[in-house]
Amino acid sequence: MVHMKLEKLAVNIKHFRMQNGWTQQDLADKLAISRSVVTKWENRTAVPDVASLLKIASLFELSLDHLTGSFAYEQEMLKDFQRVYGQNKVGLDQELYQNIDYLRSHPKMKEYLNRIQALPEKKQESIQKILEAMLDQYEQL
Amino acid sequence: MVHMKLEKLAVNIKHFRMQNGWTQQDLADKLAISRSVVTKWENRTAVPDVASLLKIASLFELSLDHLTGSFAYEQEMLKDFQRVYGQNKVGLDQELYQNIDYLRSHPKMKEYLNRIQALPEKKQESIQKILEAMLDQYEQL
DNA sequence: AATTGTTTGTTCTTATATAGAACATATAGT
DNA sequence: ACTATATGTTCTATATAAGAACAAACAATT
Repeated sequence: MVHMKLEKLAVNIKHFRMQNGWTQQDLADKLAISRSVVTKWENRTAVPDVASLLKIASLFELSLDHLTGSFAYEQEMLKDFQRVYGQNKVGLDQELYQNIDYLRSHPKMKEYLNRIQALPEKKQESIQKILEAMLDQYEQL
Repeated sequence: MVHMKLEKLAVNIKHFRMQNGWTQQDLADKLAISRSVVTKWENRTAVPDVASLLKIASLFELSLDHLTGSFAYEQEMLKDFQRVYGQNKVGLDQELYQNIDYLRSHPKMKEYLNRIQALPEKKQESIQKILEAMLDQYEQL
């Protein structure tokens, strides 16, 4: 089974590949592997081994942490964030940072969150219930 | 086959394990794997898969780049700071800041967001669609 | 709209490399 | 020297990734 944290790797490989204007074939060629493997990496039906991971990061000129989406310097950024937003010194945890990053990269979700915020508390609660049910189901599949 | 660049990984695993005063067994337990695997990692007769790599880094509280000895990350970090904070003076827009506040005061929503993040992109999209439909409706009432 | 070419996704098989267990060898403390 | 603890090695089975061939989108051109 694929580790939770590997979720972002697949997305990132695809993202950076496309950002470079490469096809899966292009990337496969550069890595000297077959194209279908790249497809699988991107669709989370396979996970590259560490050696490939290093090559990919090198090709994209990325740190491993960027490539995998596990930002080593989260804490540093968190500190900086706290410095900038002095009013909120406490309570910013690591998880929250991930939320921030997620919202930044998923503007739609950000929009929905905003709209939820704007709703009255009761409606929010009912949305939460539905969300929970949905998630329970999706996580099963 | 072991990639050249993986040389340091083995050494580092051992180094940080010992720095923590852990035996191979300790580390194996924490990773829920057998001890002999750790031995092999450290002696370069095997290479951990990416999921394990992430776990190890997390256990040692290290960046992947540190763990693997590929320190390209300072440059990346700089880039990222510019990306996040360079856009305007404060970097994170006010809206996002409100989102953060909201998530902090609504831990359930935060939880759901985390769980959504963990889902594959396609499922996320389908959740988004449902969310959108729901919001459209709730906002009417 | 049909056709071609391109890109991406899937299925199946094979091969390989890892995990784990058992065994073997250190290393340390008494 | 003798345990106990820690590490290293060998062997086998298994899991999983790689590749090939096939299939399906998708785009562009006529």
